[in-house]
Amino acid sequence: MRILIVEDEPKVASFIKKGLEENHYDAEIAYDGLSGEKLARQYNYSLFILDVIIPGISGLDLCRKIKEIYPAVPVLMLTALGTTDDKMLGFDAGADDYLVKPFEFRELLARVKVLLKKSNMPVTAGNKLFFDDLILDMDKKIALRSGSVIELTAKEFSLLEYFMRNRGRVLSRNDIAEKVWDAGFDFGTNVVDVYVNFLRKKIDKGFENKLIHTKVGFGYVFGDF
Amino acid sequence: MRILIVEDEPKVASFIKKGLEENHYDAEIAYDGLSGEKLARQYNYSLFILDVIIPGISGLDLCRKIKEIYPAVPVLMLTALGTTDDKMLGFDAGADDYLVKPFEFRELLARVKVLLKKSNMPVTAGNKLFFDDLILDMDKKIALRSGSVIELTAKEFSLLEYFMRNRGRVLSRNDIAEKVWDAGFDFGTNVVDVYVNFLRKKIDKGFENKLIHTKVGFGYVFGDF
DNA sequence: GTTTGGTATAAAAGTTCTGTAATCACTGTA
DNA sequence: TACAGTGATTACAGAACTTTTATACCAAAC
Repeated sequence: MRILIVEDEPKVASFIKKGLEENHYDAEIAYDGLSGEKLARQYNYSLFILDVIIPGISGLDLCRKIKEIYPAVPVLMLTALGTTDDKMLGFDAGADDYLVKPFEFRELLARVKVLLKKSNMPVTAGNKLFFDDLILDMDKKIALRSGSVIELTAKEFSLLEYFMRNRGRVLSRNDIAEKVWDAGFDFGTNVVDVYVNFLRKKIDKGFENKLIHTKVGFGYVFGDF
Repeated sequence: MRILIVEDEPKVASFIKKGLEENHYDAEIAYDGLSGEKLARQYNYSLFILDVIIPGISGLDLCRKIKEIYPAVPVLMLTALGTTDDKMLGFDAGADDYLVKPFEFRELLARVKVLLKKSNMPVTAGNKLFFDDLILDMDKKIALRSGSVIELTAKEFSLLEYFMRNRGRVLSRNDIAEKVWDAGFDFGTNVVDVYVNFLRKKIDKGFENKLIHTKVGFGYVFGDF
């Protein structure tokens, strides 16, 4: 169970982290909104604990962004502001629970447990593959890069799925043809190249860090460099 | 959305009931633990709001009993006692959220909404499925779009039900054929397409926002766009 | 400067989807 | 048992979209 804490006061942050770790959760800290967002996009957390007032983007905006990417992952908002209006803003942003500082750790823990229990139960299997800011949504059959939707055809989709499931490995045209097309694929065609080209246009074009790389003489690799 | 309120102070109880009804929930009141339990066993509620201190069995015990019968139905505890110890007891009893009196109604409403959203992704109230301005009435076996009645045949009805219970997911013709027709469906036919077409004519024709969408090469999705 | 491996694009071939119409199956009524 | 009425299924033509093929172009390596 991996939990991300976004909180700028180091004391509070490490107090929560320690407490959670004592209860056998993996906790990580981000001290501002931007690095929080980056971490959120990079790893699969089971829960987010967000302070409302943090440097960079606000906790509320961060909450909204997180809910866009992972609607099923619970978010607990944390703040010194205890008026009902503040709470309403939190819930409007999609938060699942709201805790006012100062709080006792065991109440936080109790709420964390409840939130995790629920998100584990449901049928809504988060059927998604992640890599960096790219998400492949197996339910909706779309990809998302940095939050924007990318429509894919059936072949493009299954090619990207194969890439993402074999990240970091160089895949020969043969490997790809066998898995995405058919075993015993009639060679003497360049469908694979053409489709890699289609995919690049859709998921890499216009982005700084390319995800599909060519290994001349070998094939293609999906991943960072 | 049927909600049971177990609360012995008539003023508070009807204050909550009224507020919920204004927000289109069906709310019922039980004034003590025993009748609360009886009602809980008798009907299918989507949410329980329990005061901790009620005549008969205590709110905590009632919560435990409810969680035994319906582990997936959320419980919101309500009480005048605001110490962390009290809250811990509530969570130990299986409560999903805890609100301290006095509270503002809109905070209660926000928490109710969050709890319901999580537990019943397919928003089901009583015997109805809702989506946007479309209602599928499981008792009357009819649909309503923007208030006007739509008659459906048995197959159309079960197809629409399957769609509404799987909103947002792309469903392949195979998925649909297996669930709405039979497992091990004889393929080489286009019944699914034809029925999707029938449904579209009945529920989407003439409306701005279509609810059934085609994902070429994958299947169909029900939902907004 | 030729060769090799890869990229890009457009046109051809092939699938999948829509919408209608015809056929088949069932139910209740006379 | 025949008949009408309704619902369920099949068949098919035309449209929309996807996949494949073919080919020209480019860049680095020999």
